[in-house]
Amino acid sequence: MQLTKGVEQAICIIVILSTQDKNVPLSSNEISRRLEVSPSYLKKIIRKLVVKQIITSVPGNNGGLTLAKSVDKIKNLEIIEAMEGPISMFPDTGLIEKAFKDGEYAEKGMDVLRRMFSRADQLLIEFFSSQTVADLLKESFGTTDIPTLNWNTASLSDVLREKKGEKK
Amino acid sequence: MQLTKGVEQAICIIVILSTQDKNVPLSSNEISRRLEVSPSYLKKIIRKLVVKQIITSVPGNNGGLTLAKSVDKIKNLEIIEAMEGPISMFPDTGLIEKAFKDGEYAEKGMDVLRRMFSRADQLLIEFFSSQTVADLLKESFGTTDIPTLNWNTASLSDVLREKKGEKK
DNA sequence: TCCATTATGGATATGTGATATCCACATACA
DNA sequence: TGTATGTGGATATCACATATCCATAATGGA
Repeated sequence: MQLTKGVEQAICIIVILSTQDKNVPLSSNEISRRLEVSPSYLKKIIRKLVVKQIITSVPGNNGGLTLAKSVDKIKNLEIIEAMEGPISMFPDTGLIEKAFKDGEYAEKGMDVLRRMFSRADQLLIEFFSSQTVADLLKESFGTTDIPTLNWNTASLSDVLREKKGEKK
Repeated sequence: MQLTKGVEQAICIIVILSTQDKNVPLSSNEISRRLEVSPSYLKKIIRKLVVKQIITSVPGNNGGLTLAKSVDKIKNLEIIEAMEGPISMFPDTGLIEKAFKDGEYAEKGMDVLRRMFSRADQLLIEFFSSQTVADLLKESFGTTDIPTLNWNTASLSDVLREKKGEKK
């Protein structure tokens, strides 16, 4: 019972974008370099987040990605469901119905397990929707404003400022 | 984020055994017939439950399976962990560390996600350990004493009684 | 208009783990 | 001794996550 790697990857993408100047899109290739994941694969992850309007994409020259909303508006549940669909713990194959094939218990038997697990689903939904990405950052770093300087490579915005001859 | 089918299968096995006379072992082949799962596969599922001392197995002629304890002593968490190991939602690949490769945030960054998800794990552990198989049966059927008669085939105990010339 | 850069989305390969089956063997009882 | 059973290892199959590539469209700048 594990979340997919995709959830971890998605969160990392969002955390990286959270350090990015909103006016300067970051290319998915740059993110792929930082996370050491292949560009083509990363784009697939990103598309799921774009569809759910968690991040915004602009194609073309000087295009790229920005967060569609601030980190305190992005619920952790959103990210999980963007990657995996609705939370549903129970792999309902109808096996329990075979156990109660005949007799008065047949119809009720179908609900035994579903009921318990949908309650567990609800528990997780409440838990993950009560927190945002901002909460994660704040709890770990004491701030949601992580300077771009800490990245291992110069940020795209730095590069662009330099191209334009601006100083930081 | 789903439990494996094995959990569903394990619960069905336990529910079937709960209707069985404790003194008359039920063969895994009979369970496999009822659930329409191959005998050899079902034995593998069963072995996991035997190792965790949830069910008891007796080899040899007239051997078979019985519950190692009553259904009100079998926590649902036990079953899940017997099949899947300890509950752990987060597929920790260390990706977040690549995002925070350098700088003061590197060490703290490692904990961002782990902390949240271990709290989610704890939530599930508490939920599933607060319930037993008896609770499931009681909630759905109003009783934990489901008569063997409702099975689609005659139970092994009936067959054995007949062999011995006993009447029900 | 042309070029470079970027996202889009389909096709496809790879890998991993769940699912499933079979077989040789040990055990128990009649 | 024979039959019925569980044990445990080897292995096959399948689903799905993971990963890559390629053709295409979109965008901005020269």
